[in-house]
Amino acid sequence: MRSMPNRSPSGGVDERAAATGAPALDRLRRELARGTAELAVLSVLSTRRRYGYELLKLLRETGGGLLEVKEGTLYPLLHRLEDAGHITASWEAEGRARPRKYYSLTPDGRTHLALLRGEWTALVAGMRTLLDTLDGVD
Amino acid sequence: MRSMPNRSPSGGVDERAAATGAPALDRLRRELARGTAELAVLSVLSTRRRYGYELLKLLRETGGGLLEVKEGTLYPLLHRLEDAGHITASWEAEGRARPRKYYSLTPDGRTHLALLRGEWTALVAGMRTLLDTLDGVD
DNA sequence: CCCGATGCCTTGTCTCACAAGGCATCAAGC
DNA sequence: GCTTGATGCCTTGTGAGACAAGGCATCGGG
Repeated sequence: MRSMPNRSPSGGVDERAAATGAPALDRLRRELARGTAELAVLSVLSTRRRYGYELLKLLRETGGGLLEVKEGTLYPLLHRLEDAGHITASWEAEGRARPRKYYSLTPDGRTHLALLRGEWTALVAGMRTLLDTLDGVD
Repeated sequence: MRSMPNRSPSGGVDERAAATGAPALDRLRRELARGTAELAVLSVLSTRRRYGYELLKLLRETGGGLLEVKEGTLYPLLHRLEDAGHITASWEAEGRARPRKYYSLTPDGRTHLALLRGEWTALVAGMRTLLDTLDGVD
């Protein structure tokens, strides 16, 4: 793990970090993104099954890197989702010497994802209500 | 506090709660909304100063109730924002026998709000990237 | 006086994110 | 063979914030 290469976020993000102080901005972003991990993971899994490490990389590189999830978060989350019946896990080698643990959505998981998605949309709409009020005053 | 009247959320929300099981849906919504409290509070304060209890009521009634914040959360948050210099607090009676503690945004708080707002917008855009991928497959 | 509404505060508990430590396998280089 | 780095999964202790609930106070009405 410690040998994990440090990857720079995509271009624009670096500039913003420099302007505000990376540690504070990092913390701010992380706090804002709290609560989105489950939706992010489930939505990525909805297109096809993936193994844990693949999910880590994908989430770090997609969506401007703002939906990044760390392994200390991901694996416990995957286990919770598995316990809840939203996903299933299976070890598969796939013509490789070394197996990976693949995760895939269950039908129940697809239902849950649809629900989560609806709630996210509602939340975003609700927040827009507040922010648009601000716009009205300006 | 225990005498606080129980208010039903707006119409549609009740029906959804009945379909899924209110405790589970409540938990889901709360987890999804984690991280939004600060943005919500600051944006409400941006239009004009308000006292704590007023904020509680406003956030419960606005945005479909999805941005509700409880007092155990609000007051510590207000104190944190005050410590950070984003808001100021002042006790005012305003022709009433009983004073209230009003909170208002500082110029620094306005800057912070603008930053938070930008980050929220980016987060929503990032999530849309994932969810649109899902749409593409469907 | 009692009760409910209004208003602010705090504490203990819960939940989840994160850093970091740990283990394992594989492949390349010395 | 040994070492190192990449790949892959897991877990634990810590930190931070949300929440329930308890507490205090004032005011007004019965």
